[in-house]
Amino acid sequence: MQQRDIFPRSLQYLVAIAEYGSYTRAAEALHVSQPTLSQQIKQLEESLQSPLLDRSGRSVQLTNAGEIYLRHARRAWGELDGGARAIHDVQNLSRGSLRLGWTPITDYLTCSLLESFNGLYPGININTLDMPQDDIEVSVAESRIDVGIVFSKPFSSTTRPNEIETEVLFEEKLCIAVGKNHPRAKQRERMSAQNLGQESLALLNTDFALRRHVDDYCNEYDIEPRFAIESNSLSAIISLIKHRPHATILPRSIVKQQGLHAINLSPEMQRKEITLIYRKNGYKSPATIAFSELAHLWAKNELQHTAQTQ
Amino acid sequence: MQQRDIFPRSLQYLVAIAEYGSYTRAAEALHVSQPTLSQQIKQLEESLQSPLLDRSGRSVQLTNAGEIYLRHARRAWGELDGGARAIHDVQNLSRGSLRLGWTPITDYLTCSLLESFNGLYPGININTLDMPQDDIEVSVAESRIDVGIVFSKPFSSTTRPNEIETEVLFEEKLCIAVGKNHPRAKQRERMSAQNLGQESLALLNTDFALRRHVDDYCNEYDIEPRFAIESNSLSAIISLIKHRPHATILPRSIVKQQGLHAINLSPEMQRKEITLIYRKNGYKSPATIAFSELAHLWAKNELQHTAQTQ
DNA sequence: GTTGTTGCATAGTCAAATCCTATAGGTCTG
DNA sequence: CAGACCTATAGGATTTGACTATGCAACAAC
Repeated sequence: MQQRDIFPRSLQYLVAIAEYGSYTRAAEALHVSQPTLSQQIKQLEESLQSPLLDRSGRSVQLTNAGEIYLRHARRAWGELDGGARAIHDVQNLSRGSLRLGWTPITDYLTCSLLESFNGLYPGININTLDMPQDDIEVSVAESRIDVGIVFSKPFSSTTRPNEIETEVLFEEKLCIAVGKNHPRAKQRERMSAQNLGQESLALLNTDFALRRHVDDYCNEYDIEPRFAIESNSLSAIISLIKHRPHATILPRSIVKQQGLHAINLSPEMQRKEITLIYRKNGYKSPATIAFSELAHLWAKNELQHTAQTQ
Repeated sequence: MQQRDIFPRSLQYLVAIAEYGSYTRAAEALHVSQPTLSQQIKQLEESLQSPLLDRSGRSVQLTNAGEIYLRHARRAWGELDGGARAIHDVQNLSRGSLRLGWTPITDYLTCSLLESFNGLYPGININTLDMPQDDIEVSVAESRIDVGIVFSKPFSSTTRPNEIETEVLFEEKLCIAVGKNHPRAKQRERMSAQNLGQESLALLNTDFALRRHVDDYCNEYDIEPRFAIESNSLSAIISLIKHRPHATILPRSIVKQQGLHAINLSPEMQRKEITLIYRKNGYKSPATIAFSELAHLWAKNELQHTAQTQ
C-alpha cells in the first residue's frame, strides 16, 4: 500500500488505464479525476517521446510502444514492491545478515550461542571473523562488523573509550589447564604463581589480550614463564595440551568443555568478562538486536549451568 | 536522460548516496542541495517504515534493510530504463508487431510484399489472419488488426464508409483460369459470358467478395454458373484447377504466377483494386506506417513488372 | 578540554508540479 | 441529427520539492 506512493503516479495510471481500457473507468478506480490521467499520460508520453495509448477508438488501447513499455513498468513496480516486502523480512528476521567478530577464546566460549541463533533465525546470514580483540574493537568502531564478542576488561587501551558500547554477558575465571597425561592431571589443590614459572606453557601469541593478561600476571609476581608453543590458533594449543605435557591458561568453562584438567592459581588471576561490543550510537540492525537479546538469555542459562558443575 | 525524470527522485538519491557514502558528496554530484537529500531519504524511510541509511558514523552506510532495498531499486530503475530503450527500438522498427488481415486472394497477390517487409524489418513480429473481406473490415474498425489488404471496390456495403480509410495499391483484371490439361488450355481469344455458363467452376464460397462479384456478373448477364467446387481455401481451388478440367476466376497476376492459362472474358469483369485499409483516424504504429510505405513502393514495382509481361 | 571543521538535520520560504472543477471538442448510438 | 459518452484543455487551489540559513553532533587538532 505504501509502495503505491513510491512508484511513479504516471506509471500507476498507465497500468490502470491499460487494465480498464478507459481513462474514465481508471480514474474512478484510482479515486482521481479523469483530467489528471489525461495530463499525466500526456507528460509520460512526452518524456518517452512516443505515444503509449491509442485514444482514437471507442475503447482506449495500448499502442505498440505502450504495450512494450507497460511490461517494463509492471516489472519495475514488482521490483519495488518486492523490495518493500524484503525490508519487512529483514525486520521479521526472516532475512538479513550479521557480521560478528570474536577472538579464539570467545569463539570457543560462545559457539553454542551462535548455533542457537542460527537455529532460531535460519534466514540470517552469519559472517564470523576470528581476530585479536584490538582488531575487533577497531572493526566495530568502523562499522565493518555489527557486534564483537570479547574477553577482557571492558576497555582496551588502544581504543578511545566512547567509540564503543559494551554489554557484559558473564564473568569467567582463568585457570591452568593440563591434559589427562600431564604430571599434574590429578592435582586438586591450587598452584602457586611460582610453580607456574616451572611449567612448560602453550599460549596464544602476544597479539591476543589473554596472552598479554598472562604476561602482566607473570610480571606482577616476578615469574619468567617458559613458552613451549606460541600460536594464534587456540584449537592447535588445545590439541597440543591434550597430548603433550604442556600447560596453558584458559577460562574455566573451556577447560571443562574440552575435557581437560583445571588447576586453580593462587593468587587467582583477575577475572575477565565475556562482553558484547557495539559501535557507540551506531545503527543496530534487527539481526544485531536479536543477537544481543539472545546472547543475554543464553548467558543467563550458561551461568546456571556453570554454577551447577563448578 | 529522460528516464531520470520518470524514476522516482527519492530512489535516485538513495542510489547516489549509497554510491558516494555521503549526503554532501551525492548532493554535489546530483546538483541539488544537501537538505533535499535529507528530506527525501527521510520520506522514503517513512514510506518503507524502516531506516535505510546509517548516518551515525563518519561515512554514511546502508543498513541491512537499505542494502536489500537498494538492490530492488536498482533493478526497477534498470527496467524503466530498458523500457525507454525498447520504445526507441519500436520507433527504429527493430522491434514491434504488425497484425495484418487479408483474404485468400490478397494473400496470393501480396505475399511477396510480406516477404520483403520481413526481410527489411526482421525484428517485427508479423501476425497475419486470412479471412473474408467483411471480417477484415470489422477487425480493422475495431482495431483488432493494424491493416487489411482487400481486393474489391473501395467500400463494402456492410461497413459504414467513414470508419475506414483506404489506400489503393494497384488495379487487377479478373480473368478465367484453367489448368494446362483443360480443353481451353490453348485458347487465346476472349470467352463470352454465355460460354462461362458452360464451364464447370471451382470458386471461393459466398463469404468472399470475389465470389459475390462473380455472382453479380452472372446475374447481370443472366448466366446460371455450374459450380463443381466451393471452398474457402484458394490453395485448394488452385491445386484442383491444375489437375482437373475445371475453371475458376482469378486476378490475372495470380493466374500467371501459378502457371495457369488465362482467358479474358467478354465483356470484361469490373476491375478491382488491391487496397490497404486502416481504421479511420486510428493510431498507426511505426510498423504499420513502414508497412504502408513499403506496400506503395512494392506496388509500383509490381505494376512495372506486370506491364512488361502482360 | 577546548576549538575548529565537517556533515547531516531542521525550519522557513518559494517555485513548480499535481490535482481539482468546469467546459470544450470528439466519437459513437439511436 | 440529437443525446450520451469519453477524452482534452483551461484555470485555479493544493501539495510537493528544492533552496537558504541555521542548528547540532561527531571528529580532529591543539
